[in-house]
Amino acid sequence: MSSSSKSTAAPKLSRELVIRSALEMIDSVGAQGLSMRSLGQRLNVEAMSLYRHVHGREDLLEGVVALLMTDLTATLKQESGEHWQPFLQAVAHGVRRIATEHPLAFPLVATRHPAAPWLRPPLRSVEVVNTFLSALIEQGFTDAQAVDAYRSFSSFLLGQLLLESAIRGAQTGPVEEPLDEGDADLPSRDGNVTLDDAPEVERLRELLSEDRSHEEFEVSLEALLDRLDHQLSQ
Amino acid sequence: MSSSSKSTAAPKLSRELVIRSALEMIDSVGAQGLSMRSLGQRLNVEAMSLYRHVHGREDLLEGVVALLMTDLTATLKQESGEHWQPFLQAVAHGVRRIATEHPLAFPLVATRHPAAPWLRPPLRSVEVVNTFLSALIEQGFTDAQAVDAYRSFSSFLLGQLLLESAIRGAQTGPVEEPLDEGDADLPSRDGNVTLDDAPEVERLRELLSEDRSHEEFEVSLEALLDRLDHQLSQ
DNA sequence: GAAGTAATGTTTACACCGTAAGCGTGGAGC
DNA sequence: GCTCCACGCTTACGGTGTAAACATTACTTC
Repeated sequence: MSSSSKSTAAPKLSRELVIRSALEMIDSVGAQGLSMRSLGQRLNVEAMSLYRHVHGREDLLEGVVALLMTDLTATLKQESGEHWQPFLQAVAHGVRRIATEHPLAFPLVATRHPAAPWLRPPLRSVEVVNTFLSALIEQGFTDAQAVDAYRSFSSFLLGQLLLESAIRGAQTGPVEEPLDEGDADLPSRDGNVTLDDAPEVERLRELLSEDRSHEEFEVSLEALLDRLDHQLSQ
Repeated sequence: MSSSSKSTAAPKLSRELVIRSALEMIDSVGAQGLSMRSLGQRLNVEAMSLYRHVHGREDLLEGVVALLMTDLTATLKQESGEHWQPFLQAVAHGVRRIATEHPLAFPLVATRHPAAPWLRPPLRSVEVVNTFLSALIEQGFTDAQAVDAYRSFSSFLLGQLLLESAIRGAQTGPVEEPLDEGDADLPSRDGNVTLDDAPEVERLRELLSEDRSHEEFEVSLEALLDRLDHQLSQ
């Protein structure tokens, strides 16, 4: 009986599988809840076995980020013939999809050091950036305008989506235990913020807690596109 | 001879000093390079001694963030009587100052989970947010408009400054050794990105490498203020 | 089929991390 | 002089990433 015919399955380790499992794990416990040992356990394997398929933890995380971006790369190329506005909308929604589907993993995409200093998160692969720039230049953007658009877009996506995934992630992910905090000892460790001397915040707390991420995103995106349009025609 | 009169100084440990030293350390080696033990060493003290003044690593980092924000709180209150546009500019420049002066520490301000779910980085203290909202409402913003402005501003600052500090931080901080990488083994670990099949990126590399953070920031800020102005008068 | 070889998982080990618990000591208040 | 306690130290435990040597399995080549 070959090992692959066991009913309880032993799906055969591979870089693909390792990275995919890592992503699942991050999705449920966050990136800092992922350790080589725990990932090994999930795959019924010793931690060191993973090193046959992955260069180390850093490489593993890099792989996860790459995995998250693969879909986008395809979509992007497909859409690159469109007029620049629908194209940029597709990019924006594509990245946002990643952020909302993987709120605990998105911080990786957003904050890991990119491979080259002229790449900016979250559009951090050479391939994606190349498609991005080509598409815009083909539509009449000058070099400088295209690069500017890349910058504005990066900053927009980063801010909007990092905030959004932080909120979504906090709802799902942390599993922080109550943290008894029995002692009244050192200062400034009150987990529950004091609303004294902050009447406006208290009054507007409900309004502040509303999740308007989606509308916000669309509105800001529209504003950004308008701004680019204006720059383009000036 | 009391210990405080030694020429080589033993500046007496305190929460203040511990946190301040932690910030210095982060400024030079990044938050990852800071460990309790190394911080202890810097202060000529065992790691465990730090726990007399700080609840643990998390609390320490929280303290560092708070320290970074103290100046801003003052500036902010001082400026809160101004018209909303100069006020918001002061806020923006205040936060940007933190980011540029502490590029390796800013990611903490930007990405740590805020104390309450309705606080958004990088404006993450109740006090700051209260001043922010009060100032705007006093100037004729409705509640909803003020909260919207808070959201837009957070997202703007987060995206712009996180990118900027990542770039600045990469120039100063990492000290990553060459990473010999002798073996031609596992796939996709080429630290130096391949520019094949990315002609546009290659052609625009120089343009992409330019650091236009400052202009970018000012322009985007202006655009955001215009947008708010427009919303306000509609 | 036998023998050699490459791939892949395991074991052991090391240096580092955060931190709980208990100990020692020196100086302040009486 | 005595007490007490704030503060720093020591020790210890369980966790981390990963280098290195080893075992095993599977596959090629005769």
